[in-house]
Amino acid sequence: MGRVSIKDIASKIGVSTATVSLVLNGKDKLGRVSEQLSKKIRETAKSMNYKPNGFAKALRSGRSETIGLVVADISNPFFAHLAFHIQEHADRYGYSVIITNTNESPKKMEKMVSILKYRQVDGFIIVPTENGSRCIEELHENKIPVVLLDRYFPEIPSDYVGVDNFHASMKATEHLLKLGCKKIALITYKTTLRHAQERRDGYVSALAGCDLYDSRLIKEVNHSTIVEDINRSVQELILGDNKIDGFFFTTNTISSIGLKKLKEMQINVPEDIKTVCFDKIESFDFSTIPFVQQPIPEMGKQAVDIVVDRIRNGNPSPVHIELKAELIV
Amino acid sequence: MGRVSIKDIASKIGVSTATVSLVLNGKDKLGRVSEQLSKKIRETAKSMNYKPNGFAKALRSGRSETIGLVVADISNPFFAHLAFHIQEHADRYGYSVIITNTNESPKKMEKMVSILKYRQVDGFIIVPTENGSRCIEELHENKIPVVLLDRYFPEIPSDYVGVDNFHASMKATEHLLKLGCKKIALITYKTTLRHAQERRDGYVSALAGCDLYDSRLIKEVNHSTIVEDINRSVQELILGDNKIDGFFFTTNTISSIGLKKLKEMQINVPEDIKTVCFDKIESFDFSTIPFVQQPIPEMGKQAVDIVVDRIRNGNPSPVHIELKAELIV
DNA sequence: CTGAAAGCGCTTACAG
DNA sequence: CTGAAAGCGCTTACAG
Repeated sequence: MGRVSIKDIASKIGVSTATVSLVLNGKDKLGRVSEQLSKKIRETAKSMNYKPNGFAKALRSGRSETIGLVVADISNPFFAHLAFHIQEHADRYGYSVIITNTNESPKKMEKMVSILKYRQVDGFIIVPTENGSRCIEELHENKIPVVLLDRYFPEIPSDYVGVDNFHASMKATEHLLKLGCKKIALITYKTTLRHAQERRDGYVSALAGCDLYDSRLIKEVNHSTIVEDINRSVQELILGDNKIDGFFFTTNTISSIGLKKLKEMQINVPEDIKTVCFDKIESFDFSTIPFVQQPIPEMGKQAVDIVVDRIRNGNPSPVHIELKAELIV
Repeated sequence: MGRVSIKDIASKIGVSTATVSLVLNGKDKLGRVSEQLSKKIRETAKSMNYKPNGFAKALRSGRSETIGLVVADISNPFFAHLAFHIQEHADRYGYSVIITNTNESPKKMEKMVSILKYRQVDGFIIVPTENGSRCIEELHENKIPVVLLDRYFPEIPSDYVGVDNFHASMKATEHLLKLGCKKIALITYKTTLRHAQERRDGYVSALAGCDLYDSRLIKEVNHSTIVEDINRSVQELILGDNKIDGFFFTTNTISSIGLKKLKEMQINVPEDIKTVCFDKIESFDFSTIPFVQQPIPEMGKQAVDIVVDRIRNGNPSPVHIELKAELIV
């Protein structure tokens, strides 16, 4: 037995494929098909175990009911959780999700977007890499729905879902101040990505407010040489003249590496030095370390809602959603 | 401008779509199409920025060049890493991967498999849930290539890629013995899944070998009530009459929760009690805790290799691959 | 209320 | 060496 098609159902009952299609797509109301026939078709389809062919549908209708998700690295817990919630939520709308990784490379991002375009995804949810704006603009030019997630390019108006990085970072830094820290170091990525700058700005604002800002306490690290860069930065900061008493790590990865280095140097947290970080690091043992908790399920939900809305209803003016992130102490 | 199709190229050059298709699929050798025309077609396709329509291709050929991946939970680092490597490797073959989650529910597994079937994936890579064998058998009956990953059902012969759980667990337990432990507890899932039993058997064998086996030291926990179950088990074991001096945790999740509980109880690891676990837990601070390291990239690669081979060359007798897992101390 | 027919973009026997 | 044509399974104007 081959696969059951709409034609098989039609010929079995003795009606046209058009009628079957109509019924099976729920377009039989509005005085189209008689209640009786409609029921018969539905029952026959079920009994024959009919499954629609997605490709034929997609080819004909131009829609694939698939969303392309582009993240930096699915094995990073932050993105893995985002992906999880995006899938769960997309599932409710009947959309599948194809997940791809960029490893923070704009080249790879272009490649993945192109693969997903080839797969005819109806829309994109993208965590863009640095220097990846061209790729996003192209999507816009082609009128393909895309919502940026976590990061955005201020120069190109797009739908975006993220958190209020500035205030979250400010709160995080203020927390260290409240604990009595006077010399708070920042370790962040060297990047032009706006969300990273916002985190930095939040830190700067908090410190500038009480005259504790010192640019020498800011260390920027490169994604490609992250371990060495962080190790060197932490070492310099700790062994230098400034008596560092606090650290703000701007991502979970930076946090993990930084804390490890501190441990290696036999610096106890939080006894010798206080720290706070952005995103949870997957370690029960540091559950005592305060961190900025992004509302991951909500971020995923919003991103899906928007992209599905764009797919179905076209592209009005883009929305820029900044959710609140909570400091968990 | 609409999308460029094979027809556009054909009419622009003045040849048939058949010829264009032949050339663009690399079937122009063997004295089919003249070198010159072939070149012209290729160049024109490129200049017109032709992208083949995947759905038309899939509809016509019956192949989607997509692999369906079914895991328990993409936000678990073990599966996230597996997914990452599966994608990277599948990409080399030109296959996309759709990832779905089951949350260890056979119901959800059936649903996901059915969604992926609807998406017409060419083959499956599945980390099956308990009681999920029926679903796998159905795939077999329908001659759809499927390779099981991490877990398998001994009663149904299928392609499978996993690790040698028995010996890995034995080694892990022996490590604790070498450290001088006499009362080693096991915390594992209450499940009929064979790989979990193998881990248990490895533990039992190691202990039985030196007459230290004591069934009261084995605690089984349920997936749905895992935190309470582990907390209770650890507490009972520690506060009971047996002077537990070692723990073997059979998964990363169990490990995390167990270690957390130990910390809560102010038991120091490894001073007061030694532990070893299966899979790495994402915590730099416990880098000192020995763990069984599964060869995740290799597992992903093998699974992809097999499923692609099955898709392309049909289904000979199934292979059962058990890779070695290393104990990292 | 229902059917005949075109067409989405491709591949693949078949004929020349 | 190349083309005309059928057909994959569906949807959707159009006609009745």
